[in-house]
Amino acid sequence: MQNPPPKIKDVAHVAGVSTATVSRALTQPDRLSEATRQKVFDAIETTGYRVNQAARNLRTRRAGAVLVLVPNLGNPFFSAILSSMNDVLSANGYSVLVFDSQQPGASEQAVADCFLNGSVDGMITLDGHMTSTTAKALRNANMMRNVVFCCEWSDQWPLPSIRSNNGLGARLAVDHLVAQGHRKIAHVTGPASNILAEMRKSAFLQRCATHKLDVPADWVVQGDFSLMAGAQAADRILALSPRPTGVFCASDAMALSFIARCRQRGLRVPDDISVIGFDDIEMAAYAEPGLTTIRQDRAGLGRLAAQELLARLRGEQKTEGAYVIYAPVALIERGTTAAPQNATQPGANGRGGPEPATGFPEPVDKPA
Amino acid sequence: MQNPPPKIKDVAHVAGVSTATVSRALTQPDRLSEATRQKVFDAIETTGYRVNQAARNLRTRRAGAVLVLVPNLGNPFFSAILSSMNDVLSANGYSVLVFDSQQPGASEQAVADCFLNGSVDGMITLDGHMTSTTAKALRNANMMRNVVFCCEWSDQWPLPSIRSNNGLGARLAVDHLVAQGHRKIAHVTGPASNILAEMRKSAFLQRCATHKLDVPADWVVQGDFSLMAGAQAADRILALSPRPTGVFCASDAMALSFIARCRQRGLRVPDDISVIGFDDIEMAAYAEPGLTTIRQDRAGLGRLAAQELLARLRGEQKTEGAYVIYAPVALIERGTTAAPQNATQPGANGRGGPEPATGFPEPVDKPA
DNA sequence: CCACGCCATGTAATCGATTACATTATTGAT
DNA sequence: ATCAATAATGTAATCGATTACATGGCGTGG
Repeated sequence: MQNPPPKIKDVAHVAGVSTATVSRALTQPDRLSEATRQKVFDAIETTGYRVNQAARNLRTRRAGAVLVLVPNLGNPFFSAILSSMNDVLSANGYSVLVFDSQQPGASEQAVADCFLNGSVDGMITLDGHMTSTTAKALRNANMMRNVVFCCEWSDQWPLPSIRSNNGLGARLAVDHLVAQGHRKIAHVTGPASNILAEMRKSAFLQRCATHKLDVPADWVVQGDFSLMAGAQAADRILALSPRPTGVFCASDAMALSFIARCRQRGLRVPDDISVIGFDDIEMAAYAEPGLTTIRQDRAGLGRLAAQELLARLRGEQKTEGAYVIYAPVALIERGTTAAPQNATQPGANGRGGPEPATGFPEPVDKPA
Repeated sequence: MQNPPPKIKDVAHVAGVSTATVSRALTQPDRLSEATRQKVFDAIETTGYRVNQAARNLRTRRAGAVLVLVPNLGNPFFSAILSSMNDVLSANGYSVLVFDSQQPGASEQAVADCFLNGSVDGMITLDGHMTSTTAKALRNANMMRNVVFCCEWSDQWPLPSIRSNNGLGARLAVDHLVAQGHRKIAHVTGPASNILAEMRKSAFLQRCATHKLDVPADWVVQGDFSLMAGAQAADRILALSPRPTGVFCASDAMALSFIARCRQRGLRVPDDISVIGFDDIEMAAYAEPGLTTIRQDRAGLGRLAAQELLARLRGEQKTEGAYVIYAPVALIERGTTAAPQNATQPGANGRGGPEPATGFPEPVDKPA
């Protein structure tokens, strides 16, 4: 078995047929008679033959691989998504090539090259920013149709986008806090210019408006989804006066570090301040108290995106132009949200005496 | 640009040279005269030529890709490692193909096929269990030399292994607890038959013996690195009598959920029980209190493994057979470990009165 | 019995690069 | 000035599959 691996010619020889027949046995078995097909399969078995992918790829002009572009591979939020993508793609005979879009090096050109030199058939991008280098490469390689957005997206390109219903998620978060009696709600956003961050923020603001809540500008603090951002946001928000009683964080990572920082500064969650996150990462369920959050179906996002790409690779281009497929979101109520103290027992805030007058009316305006 | 992409022949024509010359300009520029080289590069520029990887791979019998085999892609512990591997591999012209070794489907055969059909040049495996299918494929493809273990490993194969010094890590953990006065230390292990779990556990037991600590069998509870396992372990350990005052968890995930569960049951960490983890995942620094843990250099592990594989792919097979490269570990002292209450102020345990007599001698035996 | 078409299979061109070998130009030593 | 060695480049074979086209056998309708 140390000798050169068997080629299609060897199989043909053993089976007593032509190379064309062997190739057909591999790619279109129905076109062969039962007898020859069996002969060929036997020969494949005895020789231990495996098709040479490079040769096949060269001839068929396919790569059998797709690229998954991840912004910051180190972010664990993506691992579940990557995992489910991998499941469905590899089950369909595609290899998964992973790239990190935020890698300092020449990664931008590397992505472009993947398409230009034909080493991938398509791409799922978790990064909503598509660089012009990439876009040009896609055009040149005529591969624009083989791209789908997942999680993040850009309206600039006529591509399908698999995403969570971020607006609904934000509304659920606000509604939940309001239902518990909160009227002073702050928001910690994702990174500036990130489409997810924008969606969640604008839906947050709109929903607050619907509930007739006033949201001063400095109650919306800029974050970036990261643990560090959550801690920093806590410092800013706890310094506010009047202090918000509820906080909607655009990611669970920020919510968890926000809570940790609150504790560190002597506040109790949810007693002194309620916090709700977004994502429902695994840790959310195992924190103490459990993190109330908006669940994203990460496995579903990955699966749907992979299936969508597969459909396109098969040529079933369902719809022209951009379209959206939503993955469900859901409120997961755990222990970090509760009625604000001054709502249930006004002035009972053990620390620092009664809340200063806020100047905001506090009508009871619970939505359905 | 919608027409068939330029081939080497087109470039040759534009540059007024032969295809061989163009090819040489690409692969061994030094062998050309300055003038022709420039002509060729100009022609490449004007035509927008990119080499076709499939054709190159077919001819050179290389794939330009390596496979990274991850046990459970969904586990965020691996993302930082994957990220740094990706950095160095893609900087060296290799694509990274990701597989999940615990995926239910025919992934085992899929990995084997990757080698047999020549679609990868080598592999880094984070999974210490190499299946016989995989091993046979590696032998047949004569690729056994192009494999390196990272994090986990198996002594069964003569391959390099990049790993943390798990034994040292466990000793640091024990020493730290002992230095704070703990004499009753429990351990939550990784999954059965996992080599990391075994290393940490045996080093833990040995070190405890060195310190003359008694470790009853039921103080070593079986976990599996996961959040759920940590919570379950907490239930078991808190039910112990006498109750351990310090716990060494074989992963940060388990440590964090262990702590959360302790809290949930009314115990304070570190006041009532000290907990030390292993890994130093990002969350460890942002928990409250910060998780004392043994840091693994995840980025370093990935980088070293990638570099080692690259060296092998270049044919610089430094050493015959198996050898080990250690990535450093370090004790990161944060807030979840402290002197046990009954050590500093015996009997002062606010909850449930004085600790019952343990039956264990408590000599003062602090190591250096 | 013939002609037509279909089915199973074979022959050979092809995908697009690399590279062994051949050829020509150049250099340097004697 | 001559010849060997070396450098620069070209010609064509090659990597290992797929597939267009060709071929021969067989069934069927007239």
